[in-house]
Amino acid sequence: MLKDKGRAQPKQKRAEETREKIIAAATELFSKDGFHTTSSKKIAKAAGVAVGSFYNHFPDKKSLLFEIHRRHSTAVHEMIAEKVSHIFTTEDVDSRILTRELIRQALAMHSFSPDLHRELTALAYTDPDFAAMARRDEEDAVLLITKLFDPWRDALRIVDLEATAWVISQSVEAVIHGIKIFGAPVEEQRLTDALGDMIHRMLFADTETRVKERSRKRQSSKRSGNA
Amino acid sequence: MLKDKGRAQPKQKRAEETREKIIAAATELFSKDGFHTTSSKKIAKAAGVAVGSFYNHFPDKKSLLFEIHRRHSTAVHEMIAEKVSHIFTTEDVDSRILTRELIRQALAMHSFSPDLHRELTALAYTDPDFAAMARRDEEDAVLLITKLFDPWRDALRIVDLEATAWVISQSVEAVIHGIKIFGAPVEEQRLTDALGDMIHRMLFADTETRVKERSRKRQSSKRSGNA
Amino acid sequence: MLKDKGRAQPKQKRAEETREKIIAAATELFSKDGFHTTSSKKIAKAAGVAVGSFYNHFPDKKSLLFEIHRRHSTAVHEMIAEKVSHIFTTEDVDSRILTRELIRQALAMHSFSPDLHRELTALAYTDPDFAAMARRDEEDAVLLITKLFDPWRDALRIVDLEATAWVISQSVEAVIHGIKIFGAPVEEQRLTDALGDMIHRMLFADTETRVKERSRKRQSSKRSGNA
Amino acid sequence: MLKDKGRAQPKQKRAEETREKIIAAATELFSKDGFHTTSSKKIAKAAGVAVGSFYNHFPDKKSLLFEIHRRHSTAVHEMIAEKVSHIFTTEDVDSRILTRELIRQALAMHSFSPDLHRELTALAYTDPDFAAMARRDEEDAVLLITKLFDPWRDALRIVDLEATAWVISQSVEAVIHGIKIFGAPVEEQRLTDALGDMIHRMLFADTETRVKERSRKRQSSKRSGNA
DNA sequence: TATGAATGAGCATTCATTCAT
DNA sequence: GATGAATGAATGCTCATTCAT
Repeated sequence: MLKDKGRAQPKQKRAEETREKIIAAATELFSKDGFHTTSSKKIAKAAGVAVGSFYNHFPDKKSLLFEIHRRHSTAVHEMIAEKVSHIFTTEDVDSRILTRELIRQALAMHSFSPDLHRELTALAYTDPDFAAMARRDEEDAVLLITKLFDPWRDALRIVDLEATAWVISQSVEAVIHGIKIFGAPVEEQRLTDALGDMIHRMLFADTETRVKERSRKRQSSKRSGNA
Repeated sequence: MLKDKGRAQPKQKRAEETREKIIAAATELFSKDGFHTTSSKKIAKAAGVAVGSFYNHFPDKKSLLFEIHRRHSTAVHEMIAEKVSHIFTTEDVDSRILTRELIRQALAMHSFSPDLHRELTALAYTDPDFAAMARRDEEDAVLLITKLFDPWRDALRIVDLEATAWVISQSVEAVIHGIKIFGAPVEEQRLTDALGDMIHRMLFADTETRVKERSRKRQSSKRSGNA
Repeated sequence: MLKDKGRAQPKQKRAEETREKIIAAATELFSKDGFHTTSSKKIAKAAGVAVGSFYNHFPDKKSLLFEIHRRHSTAVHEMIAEKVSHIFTTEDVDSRILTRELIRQALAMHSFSPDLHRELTALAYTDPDFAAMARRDEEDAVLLITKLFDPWRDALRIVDLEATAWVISQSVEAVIHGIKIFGAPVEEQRLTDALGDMIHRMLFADTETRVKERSRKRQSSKRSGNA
Repeated sequence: MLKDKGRAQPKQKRAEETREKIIAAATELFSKDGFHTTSSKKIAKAAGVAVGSFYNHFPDKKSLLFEIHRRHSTAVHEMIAEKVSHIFTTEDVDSRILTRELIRQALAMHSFSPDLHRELTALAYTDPDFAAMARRDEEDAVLLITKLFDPWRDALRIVDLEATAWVISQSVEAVIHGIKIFGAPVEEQRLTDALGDMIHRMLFADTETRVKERSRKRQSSKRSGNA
């Protein structure tokens, strides 16, 4: 896929290594100690390079965190894309399974690097740049949800899919944060069950709904009955 | 001047004034500029007192914010208690109204001092003490929700009221944050409608539900059947 | 003159001492090593105080230099005011003496703290704030010159006193800088003589001019003959 | 590619280009942002070369500025030499014209690259090497003035031509700086008129002086009367 | 020659907190 | 209780220069 850039980039190689060392060290420190508490000096020392090298590679601390987030984002997206495509190729997925899968994915997304996630969430509340970043992530989530429920579109009880997807996205994330970050006072299973019920009841009639004739995207599925 | 050493505690009075000035100044600054950005020096200056006085009254900056939060919390609770008691004294509240009222209260709570709220939320993500504080608030919210829906208890579709209340609490707060803090990409009305639907459908059967025989608190309502 | 502020300001006293220590140390360092080369740390150490104390007393390094300049300025002005008043109270000052005195004053002004003066001049070329400061000093100089020659006003050959005073001010300063800072390649005496000639010839006819009937300021002196 | 090792020095040609690119970029940056504010990295980037290349061609930043100055100096000198030779070939130049021309030349010299000039002047006040450079320029100016007035030598009122030329040089430069850099509070025309008067009156008797029989350099012109 | 990654001392400034008065 | 001067470690970031490739 990527174009073969010839033999090699000897100089780039060292630079690349340094860059990776910095990113690795910073990821750990940001996750462990938080963004503000982690100084550029600490990062450099942990990465085994000079502070100057840090600033050769990143214009500032914030950009570094952005880069780290970008990578995680990419990784998470790939992971999810795979799962989702799997769902779509599976015959006979009922709406219960779908909802459950949605929550499972969100949990997976979160366990990828929970501390980093927490840190980024905190920053979104105080820094406009991180807020913007959070907003973009949210859009992705909404898109994903929309796509996920699209084949069931005709079976949905709801009118305003856009608003609904957004509300679901927020709710799922909030519940997961509550569980994973703040330590909810109730067992996880009970909470995710409740969350699943909430979403499913919102979208579908009481009984489970099954898409009989699966077809790829965008296609109009026949009304699959529904009590 | 201020000779009146009468019966009371003249010194304590002055101390009280100082304390109040500090709290007032800090509330404004924390809301406007955030906790980390606001230095003790700034607070003291804005309050018109010496930095030393600040530390005479509060062991550190954090304690001050705790105190501020405690006060707001109290104020908000009183405000809500009043509203809720009003609901309970009203005959013939249907479940739709109830749900709508829940969201309305949450919005009101948030508009009380949105920036302070935002700041506290951010801190909850990074500081264990603030996280604990957030957890306590959450418990209150859950209690409120439980209490609110108690008269409908027998009409509810759900089994695990505890988990449900918690999920609702998280979802409502998240949606409001999304709207008020992060600027949701959809109009507020559509989002609160979706949120209301979600909660209502989760709790009640499709049709609206009305509590016929209202009774004061905690009282055992007659079994009103239930599918 | 100054109001008696009562007994004393015990706290202020210590602060005042610290402030003076900082100013003294900074004056020396700025003069010796220059503004940019002198770090706040160095100043603090030389003054025997903590860096923090430096910033308790001055918002930044630049302000400190401004304060130092202000003080020197005041000192120099007082010195000159005294000299000038002496000239004005002396009967029978001829124009030669006046010109010579002008140059002498300028030299005195400069020897007050030559290195600091040099540093400030350099900064005036690169920093707008210092340029503004230099401009203010220049205005003072022009005012002084105007005032000095005012009693001879009717004897002056020149038309545009404002422009002339400004040109003289610049020239005198430049010549002195050339001598004191850059080390002119000709003996000082010859240069100041040439400078004196230049100014005198510009202002007066060839022969020396004497104000016969001295009178205080602004007053119209009788034409003291002169072709 | 670039095999052509023909007769010439292909490598040296490339080197020359690199050098020129660096000089061009640096000239602009030094003028615009000042010497201290312009980093070697910025220069290299603006020149489109690597930082290393910079240090291949110049031992340090300072040397680069020296080189830039040398070039400007040469250019300015050539420009002036031409103008001056023109004056000398013109019959019947009176002393007024000469003085005016002197100032005009100085202004021209300054408008050649005013910001660079300003920067160099500032550095002359703080760095011995640049001070030495300034001193050399000054000598050139003095030489020029001496040469310019040489044909009128016998008509001059002054005794000490060396000191006079130096004083004139300093004054002219100071006035121009005042106008061009610091923004004099009086219109330029009035100031240059005053400056011209000052210089003319210093050198010549009140009336204008005309060299009747022009002859090339060093020649003894007949006394053109004057007490 | 050209490259550009690496270096690390250095800088201006901040800030929570203490404590003598 | 009130005051506010003093503290000094810590922070994010810069920059002239070197040197292996």
